[in-house]
Amino acid sequence: MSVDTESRRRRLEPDARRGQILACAVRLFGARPYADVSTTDVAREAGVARGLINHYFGTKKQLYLEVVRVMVTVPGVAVERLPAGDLRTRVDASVTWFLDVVSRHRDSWLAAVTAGGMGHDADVARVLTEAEEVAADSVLVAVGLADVTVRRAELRAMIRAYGGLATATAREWLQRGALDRDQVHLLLTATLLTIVEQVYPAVVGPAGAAQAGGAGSGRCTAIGTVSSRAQS
Amino acid sequence: MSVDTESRRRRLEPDARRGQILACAVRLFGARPYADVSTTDVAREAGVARGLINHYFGTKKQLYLEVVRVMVTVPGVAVERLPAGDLRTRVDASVTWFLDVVSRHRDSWLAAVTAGGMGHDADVARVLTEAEEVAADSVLVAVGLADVTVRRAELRAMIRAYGGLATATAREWLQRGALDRDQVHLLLTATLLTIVEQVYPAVVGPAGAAQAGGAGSGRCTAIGTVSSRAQS
DNA sequence: AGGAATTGTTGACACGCCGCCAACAGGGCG
DNA sequence: CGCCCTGTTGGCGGCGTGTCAACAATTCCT
Repeated sequence: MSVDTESRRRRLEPDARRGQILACAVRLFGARPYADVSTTDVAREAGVARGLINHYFGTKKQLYLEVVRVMVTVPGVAVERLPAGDLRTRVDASVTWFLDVVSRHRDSWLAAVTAGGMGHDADVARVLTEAEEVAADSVLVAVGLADVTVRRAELRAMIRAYGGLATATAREWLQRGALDRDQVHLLLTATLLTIVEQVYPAVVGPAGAAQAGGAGSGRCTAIGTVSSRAQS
Repeated sequence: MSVDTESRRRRLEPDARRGQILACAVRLFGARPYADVSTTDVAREAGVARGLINHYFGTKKQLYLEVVRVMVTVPGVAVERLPAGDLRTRVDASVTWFLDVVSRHRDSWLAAVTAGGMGHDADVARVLTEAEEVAADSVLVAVGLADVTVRRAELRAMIRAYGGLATATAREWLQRGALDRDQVHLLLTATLLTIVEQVYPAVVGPAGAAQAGGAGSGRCTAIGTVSSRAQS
């Protein structure tokens, strides 16, 4: 355990060093609350002078922002090839995919969703919101409603809200163990079907037409359409 | 704006002083993230020496704990008298009640749910969990499933998860304005009905019996029963 | 190869915040 | 009035954070 097992002062390329520090920060912030992690801790973990953290990330809060961004971005690898079938089939596949991803990245995912953010910081909220947006889009293409334009804003809002249910339900499974995977699957499938088959049509239907129906009062016949779009 | 508009050093009873400081802390922590609020700020806001905060609350984190407790407790005033009718009627009334409460305490409620907690602190998580528990119980009695014992743990878990949906949906309404009240009402009513009428029966049904069905394999006939229990 | 230029990296300084504690003073009691 | 009880204060020591000039590991040039 001599001092210079690795030369005590090695020069790395900016990206490499930045990435190394960020990785350590992710580990620490994922295990302890914001205020309990000092930049000194991060520096020690990375075997680096504390000042270097400020050099690369500016302030502690900016570092935390990067950490949150990484945490919420990792799980969203990409929407795998999704089967073409009727709505029920696609919803089922989507939920299965979600549960796979969530259980695979279990630890980091739990850390991410639990890290709602140190109180409510505007920037953190922005990052989280963007992540929700991406997640909602994934669900839309997976279910085959990506090209719907009728009440798109409301539809997306409902899907975002559904994301809240998915998160809470998955936590009941992975964190509490109060539900098993099959039960979670059943719950998420049934509720998503309800939203898409009942709630959304009702919103776009007669009630919606009386409120602001301008672009089109067409029924939601597009629900059966499977989007051929892939995700970046 | 003279210094001694109020005698600069007034003696209050412990409860009064504690309450005053706590109120100021709630206001400040409700407006800015944890790390951005110093005990000095709270002290200045309360017109009090900083040391007094430590005297009453011990540490800054303990003060924050109290703040979170207040925030999540305020909205849960009590479950009003709920009408006895069929399931759909009671669900409808419950959702209406929820939306009333949420829109009434709008600001404090938003602050509370957004304040997920500074990262993930164990104690903060405990307070939040207890609040979820209480909320879930409220829903159970309101819907008339308070006395169900069959798969009680799973049922409660599903209701807790539904709380995540309710929160997210209400935020889409109050914070984003992406949904209006009627749409939120529709969504929450339909999903809760789905969970109670479809998901829960399916869980307690044949699939459940094969897993651990011991106490009773009886169907969910208790769903129609209205609980006569009131809440504290 | 040797020296200069480049730039990743360090250590220390100043400032602010937090927890603690001895001293101070408001208000009731004999 | 003077005493005691206790709410309240102010300052001390320690720690965490942001900044900056100096340092040294590589690279490039001659």
